Amino acid sequence: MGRQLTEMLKGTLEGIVLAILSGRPTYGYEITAWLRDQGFSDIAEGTVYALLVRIERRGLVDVEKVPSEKGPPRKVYSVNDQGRKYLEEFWETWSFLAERLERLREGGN
Amino acid sequence: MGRQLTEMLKGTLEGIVLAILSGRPTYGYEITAWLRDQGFSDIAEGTVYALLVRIERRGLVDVEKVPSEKGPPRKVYSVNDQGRKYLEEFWETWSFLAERLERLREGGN
DNA sequence: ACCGGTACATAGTAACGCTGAATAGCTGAG
DNA sequence: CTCAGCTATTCAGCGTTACTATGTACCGGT
Repeated sequence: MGRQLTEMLKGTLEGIVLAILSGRPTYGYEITAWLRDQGFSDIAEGTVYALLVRIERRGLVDVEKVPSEKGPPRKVYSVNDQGRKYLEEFWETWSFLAERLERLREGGN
Repeated sequence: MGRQLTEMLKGTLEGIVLAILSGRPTYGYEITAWLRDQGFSDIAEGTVYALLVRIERRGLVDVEKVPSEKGPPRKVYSVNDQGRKYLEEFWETWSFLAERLERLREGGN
């Protein structure tokens, strides 16, 4: 998709990752793979890891180091209470924006 | 709403403004007022003007200076062909993202 | 003369995602 | 054993975007 999607992801990618983690705890590499699977083909690896560091620093997730069968140990992230609260706010904000955009698309101005 | 909305607007505000303009040509001050009306209460004037300059520089809109009854002359913007094409892509990108987010919200992971 | 509403502009800042590269562990093919 | 290839994480530098804060300017009413 390109430039437009890149800009739209600012602010939403964070929510997307938190939503994934709220489903089940997982780690960066798998998140990246999942995103590519869903069609976010040009999301860079580095982007996801940077995001994970950020939400960890903000105290939205807990981390546990888990050895991997193949390759270096994984950092498995899970959403904590603060993260769940943040995610709830995210969905509210998203709904707010999505509603207004949908209204605009229907020519409601 | 705050920080989350600010980040989400990156990439969508441009589309919002183009969508407004595709409804009918108008000018910065009115766009700002309309946005505030729709609940985007903390969008700064400067943000809209900067955005308008940007999309003009990119050739997505045409501009016409129109004298105002009260105050300085208005710069009335209207979407041109290139802008319409860009707006179409915007809606596609938006749909792509909205679909995936909606799926995530339903716990589809 | 002054003030409030209309209207536009801009320099500086912070946040976020991308680019590109580096590091490191493990496994299987040759 | 060695090297390619997959797994897994990290980081510096960059471009784009919206916000803050401020400034300019025109007008009508008091």
